[in-house]
Amino acid sequence: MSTENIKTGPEQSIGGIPQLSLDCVIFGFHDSSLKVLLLKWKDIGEWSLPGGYIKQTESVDDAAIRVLKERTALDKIFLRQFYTFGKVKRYDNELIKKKLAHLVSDHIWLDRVVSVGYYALVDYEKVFPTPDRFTESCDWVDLDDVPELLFDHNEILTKALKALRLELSFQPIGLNLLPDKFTMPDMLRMYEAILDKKIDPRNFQKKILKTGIVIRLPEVKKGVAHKSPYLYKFDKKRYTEVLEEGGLFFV
Amino acid sequence: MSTENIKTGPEQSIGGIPQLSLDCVIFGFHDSSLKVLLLKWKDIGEWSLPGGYIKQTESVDDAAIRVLKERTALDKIFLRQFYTFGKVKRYDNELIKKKLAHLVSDHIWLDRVVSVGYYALVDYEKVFPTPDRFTESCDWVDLDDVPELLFDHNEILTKALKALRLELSFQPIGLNLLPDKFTMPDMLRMYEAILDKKIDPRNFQKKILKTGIVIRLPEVKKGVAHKSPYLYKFDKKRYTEVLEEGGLFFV
DNA sequence: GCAAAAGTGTTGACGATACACCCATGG
DNA sequence: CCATGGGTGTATCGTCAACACTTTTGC
Repeated sequence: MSTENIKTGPEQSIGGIPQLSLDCVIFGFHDSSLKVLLLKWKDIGEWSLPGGYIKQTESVDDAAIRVLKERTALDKIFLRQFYTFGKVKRYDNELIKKKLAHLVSDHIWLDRVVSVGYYALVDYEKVFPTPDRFTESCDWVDLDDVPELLFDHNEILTKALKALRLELSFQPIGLNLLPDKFTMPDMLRMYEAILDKKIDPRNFQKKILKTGIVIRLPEVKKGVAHKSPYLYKFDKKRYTEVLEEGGLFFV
Repeated sequence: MSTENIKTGPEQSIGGIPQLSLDCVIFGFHDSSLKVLLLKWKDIGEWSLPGGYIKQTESVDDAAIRVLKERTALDKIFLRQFYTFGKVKRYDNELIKKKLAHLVSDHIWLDRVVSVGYYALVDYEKVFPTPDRFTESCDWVDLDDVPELLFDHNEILTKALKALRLELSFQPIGLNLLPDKFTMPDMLRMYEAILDKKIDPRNFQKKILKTGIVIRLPEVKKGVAHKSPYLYKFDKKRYTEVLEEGGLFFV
């Protein structure tokens, strides 16, 4: 069940597909670690993933785009559907009913709901996190600090991360998680954060440069302590080619 | 929309989740090529994938297992959910309404339906293809001979094949598509069929044997023309280990 | 000047590919 | 006996992993 699937009056039941929702795992990269965008529910202080219902007149993909836009104020987001959660009892309905009684009416929890899971990759710096009417804040949370979430959202998050790792070699991850200009150590640390393991910087640079997916800019990053690193940008055409030719492996 | 989602009376609307269905792409391997199990609809002679609706009391996975069992008479099928098809207009409703008017009533086609796609891998020899009440036959069709299908089932099939190829390195494909005892050329041709490219038999054998996922049996396949090939079986424990350790690549 | 991070090349091992001939069997 | 597919080894190339020191900068 997702935040926005909650119907407070009959008007919303008409607009949406019954018993179907979607949930979004929004990944960002900052400060050498992977972050997820979470919503903190009013009064109870517990967290969940952003989600929503699907209107009769929009595709499930479009619904996900709408939700993403509402929470991040971003257009043109990299979005991938990764799994549909279809268990009969996805979480403890009674517990949720109690926890959220002050916000939503009981009848919501009568029917089981199937939820389509999406993950999104966004440029951390461009996002304006925006809560909805059930939540008091919308914040980036470090992957290592994610608390117990409402509904079955820990499970969804885990599965999203697995999907991200599996597709890492074939999707333009860097292009979507990194800012337009970035340094080689930035990119290295992004891979390290996603794969949760150390990578040799010399081998990494060699490999990346050989593929030709990045272009070194004639500038360095200033204002940082220590030696100034070079800035790079992606060669989008070449990046796409490499991914199609068979991927970019860091096993 | 799927075969079994069709409601012919009000009693069925009660049992299922409205506007949600599932479709199954059942792969088998025989005669050096990949096959799909298709249903031929009564009178019109056109084909579709097997599918079904989801009961309120069963998970989507269980619904897929039920459908699979009905069409193949097999228990314990290897099954993977690969994508959920959520477009508003997945196919030409008017055309379908006309084509199937003699079998199902009009009101079925009013609502858009979202469908969860599964692919299954089965041992060709163990399957007893069984049509349902809307279809006159259930048959294996060579992947290269798949005709234009009803609904958006060509698209679903294409996407299933892509998913199969992507997951080929991490899923126990051979264990599920091949019979219990098989020859090295069988396994080679299975990979060739899935990837649609030639593989060198010497290098293939070397690689497979080195991983230890198969055990050579003290017997050969008799009754075939030419030199009798050795029979192998999978070492299931070792196979699982290898897949978890990082996969079995044939790029 | 010192602490901290950036930048860079070489070597060895392993895995992947290319390649051709003999053998066994059924017809 | 012959046609067909099965079975096998070696040499080469390229790729990946391991590894340490110098440079630059802010403080």
